[in-house]
Amino acid sequence: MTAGAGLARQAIGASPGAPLTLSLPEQIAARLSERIIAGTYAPGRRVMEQAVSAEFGVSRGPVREALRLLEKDGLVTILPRRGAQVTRLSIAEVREIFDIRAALNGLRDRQIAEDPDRGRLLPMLEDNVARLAGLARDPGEGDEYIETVFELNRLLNDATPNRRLRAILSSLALQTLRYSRLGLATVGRRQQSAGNWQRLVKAVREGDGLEAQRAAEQRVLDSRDAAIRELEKT
Amino acid sequence: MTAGAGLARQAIGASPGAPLTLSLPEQIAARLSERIIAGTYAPGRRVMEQAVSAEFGVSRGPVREALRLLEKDGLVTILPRRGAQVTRLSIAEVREIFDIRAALNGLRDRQIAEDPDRGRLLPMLEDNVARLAGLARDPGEGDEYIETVFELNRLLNDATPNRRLRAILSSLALQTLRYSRLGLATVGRRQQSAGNWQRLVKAVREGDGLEAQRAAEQRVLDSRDAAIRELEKT
DNA sequence: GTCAATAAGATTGTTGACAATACTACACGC
DNA sequence: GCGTGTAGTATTGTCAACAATCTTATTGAC
Repeated sequence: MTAGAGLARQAIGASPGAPLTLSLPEQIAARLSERIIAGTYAPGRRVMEQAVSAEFGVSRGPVREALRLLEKDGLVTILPRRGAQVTRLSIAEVREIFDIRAALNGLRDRQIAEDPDRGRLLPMLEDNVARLAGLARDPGEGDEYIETVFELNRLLNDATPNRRLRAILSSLALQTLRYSRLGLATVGRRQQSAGNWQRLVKAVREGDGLEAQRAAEQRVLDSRDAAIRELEKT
Repeated sequence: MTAGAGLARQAIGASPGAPLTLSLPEQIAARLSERIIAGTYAPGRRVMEQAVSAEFGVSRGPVREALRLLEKDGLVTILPRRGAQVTRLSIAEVREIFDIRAALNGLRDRQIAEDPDRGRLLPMLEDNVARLAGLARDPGEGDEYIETVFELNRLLNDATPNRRLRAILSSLALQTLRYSRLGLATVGRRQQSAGNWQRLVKAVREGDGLEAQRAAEQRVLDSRDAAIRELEKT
């Protein structure tokens, strides 16, 4: 109702060769993914084509395609003849995704640590890691700690020459975002996280690829264990 | 022309909850993927909606969806307003995919080696690896060596409890299938490959997760280097 | 001869209607 | 009371036509 018809063709910029405007399905997917990530659409909630198409004032075709895009990112699950629903992950599935992220983050950060021109990246990494240490002690600052962690991940992702790795990692990180947040609720956990980041950036600075890989894996695995501990509380 | 209308709803069986019949888009995607994998559709070839829809006797809707499915597996690349074409990978992209495969195969095989009930799997692995050694010496046997390697990968994939890992690995393996084959053309390379497999299965037998991981990574990286050597010849 | 503007054709994007299937509530028999 | 069959409704799947955009061939100017 509130959104109404007429989604503007706004430019955000993406991969090369692609046009600067988001296609209609991409715009719809973007709007829906905001709600899923924010939790407005809770896991398990059905997302029905007609309702979405009515809200945005488009036909069901683009909506179908938008839902397929969200499925590709794991945000919704589509069952034949039963439509889409916001993905609900079991604890085992959360663990699986974190395990994959650990392996791939290890690859990403090892390659970055072994990159001769990582010099330009380092100051920004060190900047954010320094901020992290301060924020870890004070959980009251709301999302600032988490925002900084995201910024670090964004920096490292953008520094990865392997585009496909970047795409997979972004998708997996999105799927577990909610759970990463869940695991960063306590001061102790934040200090552990900050320590892992320090270890990682130190390895990058020194060009120690293997140590960077180990640090990255440990960081994600700690994140995994913290998230699962929270999930098992309920 | 030869295919004609009326795709039968044949059952192949897939994930739980899903119906036993393949949906129309899935059937179309399956038919197209055969051709792409077999090379009938060469990299770079455009796959136009109208042509496909005419051949299979369906409207363009299901065809569009089939192409999105193939895009998800990396078999075609879709450019906005320009349609789909069979994915053409640069050497750098081939390297990227192999690097990801190495990391994830390492994860897969480490977890398998550390699995207490890997006993039932071992005889089948050892069987195939033994066959590999004999086949490596005789490149004239056509695809039998490669078939055995695929069987080994299938066994390991099916043994992985991590479903998402399985899905990602299957997709990436499919994308590089053509190049893996390319790298297995010589006797020397096959012997190297067979040696890597022996090392891997030995580690699985002994329950040495780290060694299994290292062997798996080495196996894929050797495969990568062989493929790239072939690609750079031209 | 080369380049740019333009027009014709080809192709993808979107729409609304119809078909097929799945879900829900209710009645009926045991 | 409980399970089963059935009708009605809701929802997804497919289709054919129309709109928007891109590609290609042609023409003209320099």
